[in-house]
Amino acid sequence: MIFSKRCNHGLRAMLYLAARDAENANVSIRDISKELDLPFHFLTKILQDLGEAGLVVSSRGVSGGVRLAVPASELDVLRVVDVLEGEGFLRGCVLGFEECSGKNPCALHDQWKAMREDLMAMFSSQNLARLGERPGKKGNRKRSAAGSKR
Amino acid sequence: MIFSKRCNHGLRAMLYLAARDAENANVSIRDISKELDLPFHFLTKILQDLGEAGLVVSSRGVSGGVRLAVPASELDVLRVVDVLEGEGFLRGCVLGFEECSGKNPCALHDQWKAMREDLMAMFSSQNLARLGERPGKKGNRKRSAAGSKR
DNA sequence: AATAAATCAGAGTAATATATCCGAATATCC
DNA sequence: GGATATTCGGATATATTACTCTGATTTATT
Repeated sequence: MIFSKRCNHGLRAMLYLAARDAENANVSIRDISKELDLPFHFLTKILQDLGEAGLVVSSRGVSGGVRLAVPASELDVLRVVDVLEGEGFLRGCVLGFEECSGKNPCALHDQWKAMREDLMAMFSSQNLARLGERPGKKGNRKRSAAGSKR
Repeated sequence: MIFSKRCNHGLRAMLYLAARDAENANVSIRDISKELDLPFHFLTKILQDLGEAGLVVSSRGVSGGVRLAVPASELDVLRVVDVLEGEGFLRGCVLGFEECSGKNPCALHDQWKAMREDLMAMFSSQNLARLGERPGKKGNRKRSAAGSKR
């Protein structure tokens, strides 16, 4: 898995919110957690972070919950990844060097630069509205079992 | 940072070994650790894993150390990443679903599939011999300071 | 044989990521 | 106003990753 659990959970939740964005209603975190089989309390924290970053808004109380802060058509995967993995995830040096630039490149600098741009383009190319239309079949939504590594 | 520390350390060490491969001599882990400013004992474990995977060979005793198990021209970044991150790192579903295939795809399946192939191609396109020729300037080899996230 | 330089193996510690628990605050409904 | 359903905030617990320590084993040199 290339992303952290945190980021995975967050992405799935955002896709789910996008799919239900048309309802224009709050979706309770409990519902998301049940539907996608994600750990409720953890998901709460993740959505709070996405809230602070301005991607979702939340309201408390009896018919409270969360919803996208902006139209799903204006959100993309990259914005979610930037919040949950940190901006250095894609933008940093692939070998982890603090200083890695054209002047002072690591061995993979040039290739990674090109690849990174492709990755960022891909992650921002399609908005959540479009992706939310095809959230995968029901059976596919379940959280994956304990992975092999990482 | 996209890779784990483990993988970063291992990649840097392998690049270093590749650069010194022509000497056809053992390189002590202590030397690698000092030269690249990587934690010695941790690096030892990492190189043991790379040894088990057949990428390096080691010998004990007074002029012992490690060296590449095959010519640097036959090794590439992908092989190192596969060992240190696990093969699922690039090959698994980008959203972390256990079952994600053409029949049962996640929302990002098709795009990720294409991207993943590019990534794998890039990481296997240039061998360590070539990359080792340009290991970055001295000041750039130092281990990066504590990162912002992850 | 003694010494020294190195990896190996396994346990131990520290830090971070992942997840849970609980009480407080807030909003809706009756 | 009381009951209920929700998020919020902070503390705690567990798992994984990152790293350290120590003692054993191996090998070269003298």
